[in-house]
Amino acid sequence: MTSTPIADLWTTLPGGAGPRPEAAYRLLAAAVEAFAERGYHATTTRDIATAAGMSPAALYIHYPSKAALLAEISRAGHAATLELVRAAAGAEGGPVERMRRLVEDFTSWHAQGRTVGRVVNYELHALPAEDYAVVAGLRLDIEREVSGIIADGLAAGLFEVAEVKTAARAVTSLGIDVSRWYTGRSSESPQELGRRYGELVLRMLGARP
Amino acid sequence: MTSTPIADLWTTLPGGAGPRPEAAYRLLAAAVEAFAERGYHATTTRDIATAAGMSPAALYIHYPSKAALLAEISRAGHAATLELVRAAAGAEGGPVERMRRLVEDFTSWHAQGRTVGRVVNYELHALPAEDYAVVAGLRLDIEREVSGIIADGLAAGLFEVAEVKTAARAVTSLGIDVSRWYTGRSSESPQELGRRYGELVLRMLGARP
DNA sequence: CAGCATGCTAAGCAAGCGCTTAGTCACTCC
DNA sequence: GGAGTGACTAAGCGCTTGCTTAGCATGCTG
Repeated sequence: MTSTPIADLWTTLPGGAGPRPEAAYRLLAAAVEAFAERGYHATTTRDIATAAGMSPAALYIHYPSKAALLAEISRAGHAATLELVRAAAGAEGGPVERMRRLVEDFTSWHAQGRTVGRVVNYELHALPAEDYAVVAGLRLDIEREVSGIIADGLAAGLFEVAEVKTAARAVTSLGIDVSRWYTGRSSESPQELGRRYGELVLRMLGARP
Repeated sequence: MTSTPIADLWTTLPGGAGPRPEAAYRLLAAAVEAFAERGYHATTTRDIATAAGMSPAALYIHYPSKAALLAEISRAGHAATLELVRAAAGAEGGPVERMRRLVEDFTSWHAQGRTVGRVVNYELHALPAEDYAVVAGLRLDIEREVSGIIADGLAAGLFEVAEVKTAARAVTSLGIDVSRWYTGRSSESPQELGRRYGELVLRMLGARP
């Protein structure tokens, strides 16, 4: 795993512009937990501020609105996921090895970071239009990386699928949905689940052993 | 498709207790659309009543609360899905044929009824506790039917998977997630998507041709 | 025909919402 | 030491929320 660990996701400002103030970090972390558990609209600014140990008004010193908090979470979450996907797609090795690593990392990421994953994947509709546009671009990039590996594998005669787009959709779909159903109480560790999903996906793609 | 067509999902009362009054039907249909598009908490009772062509107060003549509307949608949606799954699992033919039909029907159902599917799968947390318990039971039943076919296939030496539970989770997961990403503008029809997913899943399960 | 149930609307209530305002405190700088 | 600054709070504003109340037509029943 060369990608950003989940715990470090919010500690630095976008673009590597130094560390994030601790109070802003606490607000972001509290917002992730609350949005994941209750959903964006069911979460109040008082919930977030209280969980971060502040009065409601203090939130607005660090973020201009509740929606800005969601946008920052969504942007950082998607950027980290894209980074993880690019690391796997650009690694050494053939399409089979790269796809295995992608599915393993993508799956265990969505299991381990299921709270972030829920916000990132299921609260998109609550984003302001311009923030949504940015995130939609990142999602498209992710889908393209997956399609790229499948196309490579097809060209090399290592995969066998009727349609690249549907196959790529199925691969990302399996990983994303993990953040819906996975709980810490699940019997499998994120890594073990990733390994199993890697096996299933490679067979789904008709990978030659 | 022997299961309840989506258009008929709300026209009769639970337990076949006669037809549902037309006004109550209109409220349910409006609630499904609104919950699917904006989410439960972002939808107001005024939204629903207005879309159904009534004043806000009229809603409470037919349903005791906004949550009762969600519960009815969720219950009926899950019951119909279970019916569909049972029809496939109990059909004639071997595990391969039954699994193919299950995935085809399950997938095209979640594509065609994507609005219902979104409410049913992504608004569970908003259900009152007792309604949630009922629905959780139905979801368990669905998972069990899928696991049953996989176990049958394993016993007959027709499938090859390391773990039944993970494989079953992957099968239902693929279908459920369709309601998240599928749009009417998608290039594939629900039936065509079902066929493609059927192929992918059978290969994922290591089905012998 | 009176009496009453049914299905609805207009008006509005109490509570909670996102966000603002005014002011306090600790700290830095000259 | 006085002025300025940044992080924060107490209080609350305007608005919207889920839901209630009171009343009004309509149509059925004896």
